[in-house]
Amino acid sequence: MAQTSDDKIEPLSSGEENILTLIELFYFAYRDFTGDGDDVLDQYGFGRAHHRVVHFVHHYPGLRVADLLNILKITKQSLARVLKQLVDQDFIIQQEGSKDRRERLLFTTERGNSLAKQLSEPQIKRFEKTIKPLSAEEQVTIKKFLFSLIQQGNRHDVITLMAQNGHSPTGKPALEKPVKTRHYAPNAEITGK
Amino acid sequence: MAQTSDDKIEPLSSGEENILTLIELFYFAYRDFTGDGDDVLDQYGFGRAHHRVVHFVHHYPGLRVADLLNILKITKQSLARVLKQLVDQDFIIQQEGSKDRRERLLFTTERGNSLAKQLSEPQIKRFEKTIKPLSAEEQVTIKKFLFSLIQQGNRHDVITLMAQNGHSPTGKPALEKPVKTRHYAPNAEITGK
DNA sequence: CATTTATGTCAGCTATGTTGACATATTTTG
DNA sequence: CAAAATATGTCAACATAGCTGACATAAATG
Repeated sequence: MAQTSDDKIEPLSSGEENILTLIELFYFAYRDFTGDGDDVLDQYGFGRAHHRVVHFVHHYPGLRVADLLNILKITKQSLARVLKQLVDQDFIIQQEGSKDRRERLLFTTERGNSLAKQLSEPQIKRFEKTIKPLSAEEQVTIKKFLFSLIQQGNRHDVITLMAQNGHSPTGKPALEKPVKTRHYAPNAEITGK
Repeated sequence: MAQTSDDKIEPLSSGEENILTLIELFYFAYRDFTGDGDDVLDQYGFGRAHHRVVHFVHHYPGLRVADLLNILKITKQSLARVLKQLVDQDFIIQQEGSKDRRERLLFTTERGNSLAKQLSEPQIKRFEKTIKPLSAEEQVTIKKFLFSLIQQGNRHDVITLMAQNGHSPTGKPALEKPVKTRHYAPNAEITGK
């Protein structure tokens, strides 16, 4: 008999079964989390791809196209379609880089800001409900947990990105004084699929 | 000046900015996590949709089609295409329900088991690396965190599903003695998109 | 027996990803 | 300065995985 009739609390007893539980919870959590913006998106005739683009451009103004590609890990073509719609419909504007005039720095317009806020609202609420009851230590545990799930080779990019807003996903001090509206390390790492 | 030059540890100091950091870490973590199976999938000519189906059928043998639809929150048509390929290529078999002969209970074949194991291996490793260094309390924190991100109306389904394998995502004892190879509550809740 | 349920299926559409090739402007380098 | 590298944009074609709505069958249920 593998288990007694009342296995009580069973706080992650052992092995792969518990990991599988976490993996599935992770899947279910993300499944529901990503649905949060859908009502708003429908009103604008946009999809989740637009959500992601608007989110990152809004939160990291001045992002370059290459940065976005590295964040989303999709191809230029795939981004181009979505980005074009957002630019054409005046949610995002592109501005020539002042140091490097090949660059097209991305910024949200007023409309874009409004959309970004509408989209993030339900997601922020979802996380607030989850996070607020927790102690500071528990919150750090979660931050560490999420960060350590990120692919080794991508962690530096995430750190560098977040440093732009003066944040640090590791708990260590942010790398530098944030230089608002500047892009992050151009260490374009080619990743598959 | 909003912040001093060295904000040191800044353990989720306040407000929405920290929530946004968590949200983005969640996104990056899931982005990399879902890529884990891709190499194996490519070898079989399958996609991530196949991965999800094989995973859940393997972990919850005897799942009904309706259960799978409720887990994945996709339409019958969308599942049908993927499921048909898996059945035709002998990764999954369908078995008439003994109590209710309308049901088609789903099981993985030997091939299906093998594929499921290959697919879960890198994901389990990713989670093991993340989880193993943590204390039991921290692990529980993470379980609670993920569970509470799940939509209220879906939590019961998740509990009922996991109870089949004698697990409980909440830490409370699993609902019932698991009755292997049986489906869970048919409380089909219609959700959008 | 009438209704509901579980499943399957037809036809067509949409969103978002892919590849490979190529063009332009600009910066960097030898 | 000329050549090479870089950042971006774009063309064409295609693949995957979602969606809708309608309809069919078999079995269970009232």
